Amino acid sequence: MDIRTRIAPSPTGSPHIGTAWQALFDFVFARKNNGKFILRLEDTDKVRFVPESAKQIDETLEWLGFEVDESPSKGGNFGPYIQSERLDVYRKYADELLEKGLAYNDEGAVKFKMNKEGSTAYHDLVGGEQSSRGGKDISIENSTQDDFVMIKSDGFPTYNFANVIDDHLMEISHVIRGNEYISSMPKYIQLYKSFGWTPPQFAHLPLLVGSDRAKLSKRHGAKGALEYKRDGFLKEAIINFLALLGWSHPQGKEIFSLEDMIKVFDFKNFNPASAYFDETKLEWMNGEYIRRMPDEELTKRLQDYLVDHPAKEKIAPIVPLIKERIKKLSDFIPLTDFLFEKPEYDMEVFNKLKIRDIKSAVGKILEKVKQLKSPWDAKEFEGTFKELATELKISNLDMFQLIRAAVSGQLVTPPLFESIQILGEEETKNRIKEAQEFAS
RNA sequence: GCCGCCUUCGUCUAGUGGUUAGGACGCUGGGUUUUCAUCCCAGUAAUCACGGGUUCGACUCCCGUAGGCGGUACCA
Repeated sequence: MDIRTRIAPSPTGSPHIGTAWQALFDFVFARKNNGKFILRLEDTDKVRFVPESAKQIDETLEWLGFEVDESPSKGGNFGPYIQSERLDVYRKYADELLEKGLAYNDEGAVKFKMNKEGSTAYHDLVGGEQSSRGGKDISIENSTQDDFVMIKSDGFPTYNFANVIDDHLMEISHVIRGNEYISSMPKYIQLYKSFGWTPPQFAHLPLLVGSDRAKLSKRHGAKGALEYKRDGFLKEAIINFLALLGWSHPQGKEIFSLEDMIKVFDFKNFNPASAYFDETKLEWMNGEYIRRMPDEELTKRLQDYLVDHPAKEKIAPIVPLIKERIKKLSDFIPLTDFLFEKPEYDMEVFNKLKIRDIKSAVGKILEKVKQLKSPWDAKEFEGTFKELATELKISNLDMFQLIRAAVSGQLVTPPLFESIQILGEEETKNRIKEAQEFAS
């Protein structure tokens, strides 16, 4: 059987990170089995519909590299892939059930007549005894279910009805979704049965929760997936981090690629307990990816990220200096802005150094700098100022921190000599002079 | 209320009856480093929700309880 998975978000806003998380597993499972990954828009809630979201969903999947095989914008043989354009389809199947006497009209809506006898059992691919984790059998009493609306009075189907019709018509082989749908499984199974269809396989994923341990949603602090892009996270880090939420690598790996995950993926490695999204660990992982990235690649990523940066074409030499100092692409700016614009001096910064007479010390530095023969040599530079430190009876540490402050206005910067080289000798002298004037 | 899912360090997790309950993030301390960071080393932290069984032996199996979350919508 061909493997076909689907991500079926409802366009009610920018997709949050939980949607991206589910898409990851749909995508990975499809790719692992040379199957198809499908995007279907479930825009059946006219009230909550947000026009922008379809575009943002595409953008999110594209950013993460989850290439869809069939979708509203891409098309496919089972389309349309947007439910508002399939109203006649749902109507047709609703009529079929009406004819069979399995559904009835009620105040303008069409409702499904649940059989409340017995119970519904199915096998879920996620969870199971700790010892095997081969999935679990779930059974729910049918008496817990009520008749439910299939077609609303506005002519739109409900999720409960449309997802069954579309999953069958689009030949979805594996339904991967959040476990908030487990309780409704009797509805879906009975629907499949009433049409004489074989249900697909089901994998109900654990819930992603917010800091309050409630299901992740906008209200509960869920950030939009694209916000992470804006914040300077790398897609590789996001994917890797998401993969580790509820799922674990069979070899215990912490850092691994999407390709690697596709090779080893198995539902049995899911932990069915809810997981909390800890952004601190994401930041660590993002830093990890940044450090492992070749300089050229990181330069390119930074340039793509820093769209409005005035000097983005000139950042290549800076990249090696900041690579181990940033966790997110956005960290580049505060760390390097002194290289592109004059610093604003603050006496507080200078006062942190154990130097009595800042002004005269800076003056001495300026003199020494003027005497250095061009081009400046790192060893000579270092030697010169160590001597000056001894002469002024201050520590080497304070000496170099003073130079750093004079040149950048800060006490934390990329390596000093390299930064000075990027600034240029003239600019460096100018800044030291300005610092001296400021200290007066 | 009823039904379902879940319960291992603060967080993400490993764990297939016998382990000093392992790893990662975080945090703390130390080393390298002219700042910061990186890197390295060490440490911290889980009476495995609780109570009963079963067993020579239970985090692992069974029963129960509690708690959390989810569902119980013409939301998805």
